[in-house]
Amino acid sequence: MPDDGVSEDGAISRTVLADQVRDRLLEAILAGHYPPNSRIVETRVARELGTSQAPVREALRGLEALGLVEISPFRGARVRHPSTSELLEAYVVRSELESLGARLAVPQLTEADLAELIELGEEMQRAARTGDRHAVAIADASFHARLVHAARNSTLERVWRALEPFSRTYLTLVVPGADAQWTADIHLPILAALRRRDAAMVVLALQQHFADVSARLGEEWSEHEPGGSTLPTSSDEPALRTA
Amino acid sequence: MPDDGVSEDGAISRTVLADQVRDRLLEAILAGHYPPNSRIVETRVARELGTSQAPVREALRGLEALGLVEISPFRGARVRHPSTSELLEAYVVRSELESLGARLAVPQLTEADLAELIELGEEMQRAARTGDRHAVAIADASFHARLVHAARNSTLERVWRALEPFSRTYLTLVVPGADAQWTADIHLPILAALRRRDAAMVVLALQQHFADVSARLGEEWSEHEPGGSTLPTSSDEPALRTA
DNA sequence: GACCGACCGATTGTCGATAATCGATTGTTG
DNA sequence: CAACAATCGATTATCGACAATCGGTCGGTC
Repeated sequence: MPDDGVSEDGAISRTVLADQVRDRLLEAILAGHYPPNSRIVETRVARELGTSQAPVREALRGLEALGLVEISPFRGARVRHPSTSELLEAYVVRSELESLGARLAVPQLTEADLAELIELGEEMQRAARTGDRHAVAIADASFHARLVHAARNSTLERVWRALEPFSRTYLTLVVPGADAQWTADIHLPILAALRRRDAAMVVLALQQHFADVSARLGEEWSEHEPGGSTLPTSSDEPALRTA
Repeated sequence: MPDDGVSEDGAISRTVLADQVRDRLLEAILAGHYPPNSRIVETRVARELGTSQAPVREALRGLEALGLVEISPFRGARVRHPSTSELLEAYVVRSELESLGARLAVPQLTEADLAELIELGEEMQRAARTGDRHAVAIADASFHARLVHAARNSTLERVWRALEPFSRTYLTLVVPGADAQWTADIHLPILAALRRRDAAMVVLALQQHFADVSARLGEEWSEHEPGGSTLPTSSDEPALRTA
């Protein structure tokens, strides 16, 4: 989940204007108010939000770090419009990072960790049955975040966090057709493997999960954007094992 | 290599004060002028460099993105002082990312790519023989960067870039004892595997490489910082294989 | 003497204004 | 008519000043 201003220990600060502006812009981009490839003019946003240029500027740098906008000197910020192939690229990397996370996490998984993961899985199922896609997406994100967190590798978590909003944000935009139940169900094998504390199986299940999503993305892609060159076909070689 | 302001197409821009400040600060941190855990005061730096507060502020955000400083609201920036265990964590992640890079790169490696990698390896050897540790470090960084670049996955490259200066910077500070020849030699198996275009062997060689470096780090660690709890013992289980 | 709340200096966050740069347009020249 | 230079509006980058906030200190209270 993107930073809510509520850090892990529960302390709140959130009086920093730049962060509020960042969240507003993020919402706006997500809501499609700023279409892909459109410019975001610092001074205009500042006027609209009733602030000065400085917080907007800083907010945009934050969004750049999240990969949502692209900034070039003296030319301003544009909403990034990642191609589907770029999303697939990102997914390959995310898959790898979460696999590493799983390998590190499983051997040291506490009962509490496991319970929380299972609970999130069940929440996904409940939300799916009521057709609440938004709730499914939230639980989905929390599930993966929780898994990575359980690896207890702060660097991994940092890197993964930098990648996750990017892929998640655009996935929901690009793959609106993915129905809730499908999303929830593809997590079941992962949960089953987690229950057994079988790291290798968790990794396999994860990679299958990402392969499924990538395949779904790939369908959209071949329909709308024909003629790409080198796409990493992670679904052809699902395990990508190292030895 | 960290961005020189010279983008890939050779065009230069570099009239952005904030970037210059960022590089100055980076050098200063590297040179130990700002010791770990020390504060960096925006207004003071601004005075010293003869600029305003704004570019310094932006520079610090850039350094935060690189993981070199830590910023908290209203409390300013501190030079991060990653523990050795944190460096080991980072190395686990880096190893995984570069392994992925190798898997993606090898099947599509051009002759030019290969030649460049070999040349960098030889340059490392030349520099090692003359004992020029700085040159070895540069060639080392270029070699890994080149390898990741050859994967032609912009997301991977972005993530890796965000991780690399962090580990490299502090490695040179923490492991000054590593002699040049050793550094150069541990790349030979990687090069040999690359020549054969054997992806699996490249991955193994890479993981051996990172395991070696981690082991070296681990020695330092056990000497200076006893009593850590859960450290990812990547040297005990060098391959971290998935199945 | 320990705890608690009001000040204080130092520093960050924000503001409004100005300088620098970009892209396009216009006018000029061969 | 094509290529090029000068100019212009729009926007970013930087500046200097001000307000908000932090950590610590000092005095007061029980």
